Amino acid sequence: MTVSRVINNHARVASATRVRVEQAITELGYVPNALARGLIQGRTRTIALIVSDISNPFFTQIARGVEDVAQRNGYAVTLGNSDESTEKERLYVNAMLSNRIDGLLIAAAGSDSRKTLDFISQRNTRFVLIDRDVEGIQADAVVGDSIGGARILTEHLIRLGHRRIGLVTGPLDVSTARDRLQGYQEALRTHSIEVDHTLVVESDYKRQGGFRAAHQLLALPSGQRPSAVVASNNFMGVGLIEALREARLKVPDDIAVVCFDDLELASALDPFLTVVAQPARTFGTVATQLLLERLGGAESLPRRKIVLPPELIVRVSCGARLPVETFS
Amino acid sequence: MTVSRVINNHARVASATRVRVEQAITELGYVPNALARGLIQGRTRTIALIVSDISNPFFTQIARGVEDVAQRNGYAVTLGNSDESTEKERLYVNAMLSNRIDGLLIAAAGSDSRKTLDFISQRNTRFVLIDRDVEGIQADAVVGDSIGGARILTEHLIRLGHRRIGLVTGPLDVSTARDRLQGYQEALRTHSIEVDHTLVVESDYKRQGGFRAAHQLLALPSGQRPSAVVASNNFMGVGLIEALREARLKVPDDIAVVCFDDLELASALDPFLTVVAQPARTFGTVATQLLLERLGGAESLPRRKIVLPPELIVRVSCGARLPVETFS
DNA sequence: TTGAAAGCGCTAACAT
DNA sequence: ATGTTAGCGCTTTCAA
Repeated sequence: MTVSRVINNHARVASATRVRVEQAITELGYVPNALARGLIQGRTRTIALIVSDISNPFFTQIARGVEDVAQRNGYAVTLGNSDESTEKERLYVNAMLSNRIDGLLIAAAGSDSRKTLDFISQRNTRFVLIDRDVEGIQADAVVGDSIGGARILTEHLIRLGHRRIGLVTGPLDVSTARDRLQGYQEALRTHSIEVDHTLVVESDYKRQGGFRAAHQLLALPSGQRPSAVVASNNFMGVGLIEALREARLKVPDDIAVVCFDDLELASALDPFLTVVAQPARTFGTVATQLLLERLGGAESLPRRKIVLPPELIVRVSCGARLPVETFS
Repeated sequence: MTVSRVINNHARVASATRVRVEQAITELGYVPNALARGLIQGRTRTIALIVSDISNPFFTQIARGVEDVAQRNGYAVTLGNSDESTEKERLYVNAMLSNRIDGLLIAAAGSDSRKTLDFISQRNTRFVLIDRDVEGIQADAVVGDSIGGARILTEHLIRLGHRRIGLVTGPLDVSTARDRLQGYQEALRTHSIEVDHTLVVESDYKRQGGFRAAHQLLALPSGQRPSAVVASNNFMGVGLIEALREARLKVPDDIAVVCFDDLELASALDPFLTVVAQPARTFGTVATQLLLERLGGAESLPRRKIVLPPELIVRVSCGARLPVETFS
């Protein structure tokens, strides 16, 4: 009991005893058992983060933001990677609930995630949606303005003179993919350009998906091919560019490409990619704050949905080639 | 007790009872308490992975490999990010030991990690070093051939005619940084090129560090500047290139840059970066296998150190500019 | 200021 | 095939 008091910095311990206990602790290499503590306290001071693609810098930035706020508040973070699979997601959620996490931040893999999320609610574990909203789920959410962002990207291309603009979307059961499609369509309509469904390809937010989508667009009769393409995320943008280059098309000279989500590293090497970036780190910090508020008693507040604004980044540092802006 | 038997698939349960229990489980949304289970069993079927930079694709690839093998063997993985700080590393290790992980995979932040690793040993928790060896630590290790890799990169430049070759190393208390320095020196000596210490800059494996190192090299009197630079990892390579471009130097035309570790995404956009890539995923899978073997009883085997071979990648897909190979 | 008793939810071992 | 007992290591509560 006295040891417990020392570990938890309770006041009522004689300083002589405290010193003796601390000595014994270092001597024996004693490490308190968080399992036992969690078992009796009913909480673990651990929150979990489930992302849909750990290899995407967008999500690792989120992870850093989460880690930061959590640590500052005495919470540990465990990270899971669903790989855009609701099945893997379910497995992670189960394991995490079993480990009695206090709360969860989740970038849901798709609309099928609803069952899983309902289950979490039923178990009375708080969670916050991050990056992706899920219909019918009453939980706080921190997302980007996908509609606005896609509109900005598309209008950027329109302003450069493009009329046949393609779109490679993510899976349409993910909210961001639907919203980006909507923003794209809105931008076209605003400028009286008809939406041509052969120019819209649904893909999977992965590099290989972007690659395949490019082939589908290139297979169109030459007059019907797009002169520019919007990719709904960074990875598909890269895949797209790879495929276009393989086809001996110069980007952006022969065909322009813009994408959602930044590609910091890549852009450092090739600064001719225009993107709509999101403040990923902030997604993480804000979502964690919301979650911690819920855990700290603000349980019955109404659902809060925070929409963070995107930013158009047109990088043209060293003019070795024609930047996309000057494309006619 | 019967519920326990159902959950753990013990044979001795009447199928009628089993069905009734399973029904109750779904009805009540029951989730077994892993804390209680871990407490009594003395193991959690959880392993931990601590990496030094979660935003580096090299480490996320490792994480995927680890996750894969762990999952296949019924283990969960928790991930920690030390950010190249032995302090954060120590905090993570403590939290993880407290949570009674069964084993640990760690890319140690530096030579100061030794105290932490000794502590883990003393607590009788198995661990495997990954990517970075630590002197005086008797644990299995899975690393790349940093000496050989650096030699290959340096010789590549020598073969292209370079004589004044710079090196931006990582922190020299990290084994990979030391080994890459050694490989660089060996290559120069083999070709009778004197090692010029003003051309070797110690940095931190981060992008900003590569950026600063570039400035240091550019500050040399013009005749003493390098005509090519080896970066000891991918992030520093990017920072280097950014700084060089800001200084209006064309890469690779004015100054060549090669680096350790792949930059898949970036290279897709700018395929003129020659790198020595390591099979990151394999680092993860192999290390996890070693760890699981130890956990599965092979406790007293002698220390195993596995060195995975690197691969020189010279990507020149679409010749819009002079590739580095033709640099004279 | 310190200690003793009880119990968190589970499972190993031993009944029945 | 099912149930009982005990105990994992901690903290809450109450007592000394």
